[in-house]
Amino acid sequence: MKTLSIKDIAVKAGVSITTVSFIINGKAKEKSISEAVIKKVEEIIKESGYKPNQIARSLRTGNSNIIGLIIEDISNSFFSRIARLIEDKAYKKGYKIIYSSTENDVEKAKDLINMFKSRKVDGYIISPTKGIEEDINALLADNKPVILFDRNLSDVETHYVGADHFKASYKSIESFIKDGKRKIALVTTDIDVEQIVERFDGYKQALIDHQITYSDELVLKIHFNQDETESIEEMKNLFLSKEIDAVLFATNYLAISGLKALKQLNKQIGDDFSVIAYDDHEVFELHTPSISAVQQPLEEIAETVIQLILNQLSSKAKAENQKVIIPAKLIER
Amino acid sequence: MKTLSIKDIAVKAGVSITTVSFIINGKAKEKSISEAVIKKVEEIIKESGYKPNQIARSLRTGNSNIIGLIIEDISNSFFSRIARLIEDKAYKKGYKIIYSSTENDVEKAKDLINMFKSRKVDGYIISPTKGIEEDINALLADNKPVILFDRNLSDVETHYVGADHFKASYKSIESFIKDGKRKIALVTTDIDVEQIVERFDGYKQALIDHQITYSDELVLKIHFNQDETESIEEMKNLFLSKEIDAVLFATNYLAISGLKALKQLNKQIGDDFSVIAYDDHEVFELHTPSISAVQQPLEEIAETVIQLILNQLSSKAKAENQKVIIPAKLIER
DNA sequence: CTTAAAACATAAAACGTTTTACTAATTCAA
DNA sequence: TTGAATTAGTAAAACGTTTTATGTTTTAAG
Repeated sequence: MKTLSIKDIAVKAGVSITTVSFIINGKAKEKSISEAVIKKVEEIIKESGYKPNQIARSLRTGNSNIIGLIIEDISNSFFSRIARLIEDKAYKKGYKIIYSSTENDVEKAKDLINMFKSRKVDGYIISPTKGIEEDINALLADNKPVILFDRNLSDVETHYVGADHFKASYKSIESFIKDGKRKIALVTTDIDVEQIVERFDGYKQALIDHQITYSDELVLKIHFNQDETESIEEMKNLFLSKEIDAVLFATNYLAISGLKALKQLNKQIGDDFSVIAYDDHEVFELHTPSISAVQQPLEEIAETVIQLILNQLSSKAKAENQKVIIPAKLIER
Repeated sequence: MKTLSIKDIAVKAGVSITTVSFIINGKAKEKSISEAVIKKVEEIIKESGYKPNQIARSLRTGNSNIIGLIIEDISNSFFSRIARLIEDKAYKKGYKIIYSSTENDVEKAKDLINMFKSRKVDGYIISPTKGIEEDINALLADNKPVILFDRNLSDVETHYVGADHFKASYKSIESFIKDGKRKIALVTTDIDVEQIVERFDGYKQALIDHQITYSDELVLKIHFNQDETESIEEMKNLFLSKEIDAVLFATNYLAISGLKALKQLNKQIGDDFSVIAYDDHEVFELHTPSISAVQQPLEEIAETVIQLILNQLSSKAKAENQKVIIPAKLIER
């Protein structure tokens, strides 16, 4: 059964293709098509189940009603939750989302941008890797809306939505200090992206502001994409070698590995050893004892992102670039 | 800066559009284009950064090199992990994946299928909801490859890949019984999909085979999409009202809610109260005490799914429908 | 009646490819 | 020297829409 085209509808209705097209696109009134014809055509469309070929439509109009979402890793719960929220909200406005993971691989990221570009997506939502500044700038030059989220790219002039990583990190450390901790470690990753750097800076600044000397030895940078068992070993070393009394994990997956390490060491979390994780996760709530975490306002981030991109899409005019920084919450457990 | 078209390349190279197209598509040899021309055109393409417009390509050829993946909920870790694996494997074969969540909403599922259809995706990977049998059959009639996974649809004749839910559930209950448990509860959902039914059947059969009378009162069916706090209350009731000594949770998110309920009740998991969760999750490994779980072989499922769909895509011939049932593993912790 | 304006409708170009069918030039065997 | 076969390349149709420019018919005013 061949799929129907607009032509079939036109023939069946005894009108021209143009007329059918106008009706489909709600321009019937404007183009003064008679009520009778409108009714007839609509009926035929309904009963035949005709659906316009979006590919042809895209080819002609140059847009697609699709927004491309590029994230680091869909299997990370922070991203999958955000993705779900964004998808939801976009869907309600008639936009579809297609998403794909970069795995923090610059080449793959570029590939994805190209793929989205050649599929003519209308706009881009990206949690960027370093190294794709040029590609993003090319999109902007091409007048495509781009919203960055989670991490900013300083060489790119566009909208950005993210949590206040510096402050969240700073506050976490401060809360340790209030509890009398002094040997505070940071476990972070070695990927050079802004939000990770900010978390590091927050850590450092909080120490300095409270007259605690910063020491490189208390900071463990885990290789991105490194095997988890290896990461766990490195953390065990850190936890054993120094008399650490608190540790901030800069991402949720690092915190999870850290908890595994502690479990293997049989080291209890409690009064003399505190932990805070960055990005909340079900694990932390259920853990015994439960684990404090920095909670990013996912809902709010998603909402803002969607808002910004829809604005861009509806108004041709290029709005002022906005950098929206949303406070994160420290959930003390 | 207008984006380049094949015509621009043709003009720049002083050859026809046809020639450029042949070269792009690797048909240069076959169509006897001279080495010199090939080299020249390739050079121009490279230095100009020309990328073919996939929309136009799709319109002409009727396919897209895109596989549509339809799942229940991308924020569920089972699905997001599977999605990541499938994406990965497809990517290596030159296929892109676009995915979207149905949220178990029949209308949304149909919508998605339509969207994918009008975007001319080459094949479909679907974890289906009941109620979309017709739509899937329409795809099949249209000669599109469809692979179902996680849950089968008995009214649809196509490939299926999933874990052996019946047996996994059966074994879980058996392991309880071996440990001397007799009052064994099941917490499941009320959505009527095959894999949930199988888990229920496995539970029931195991009881019967071991001369334990089945009782409706020990089975709690949680409303899908119901607020978590309410689910937790219902579970608390169950746990309090009967002298239950073991419970199997039919999905990982139910298990997580269940753990929260237990925590609120201050009920310890241990010798006199055992728990098994269906679908593993980081929470279970880290929980104190750690929680046994049925682990579906994600990697294997993803691999099989991709294998099947790629086979379908490359060979025009319709292969015999395969139902691949992969054993699941009970991780005893 | 005439005719300008309004109402209704359409033909055809364009979007950027792939592919079929064709032409022109060269080679080669007899 | 012919003409068949091979080599090298191209024109134009087709994919299914949207949209511009244009053409008819009807209405209403004078």
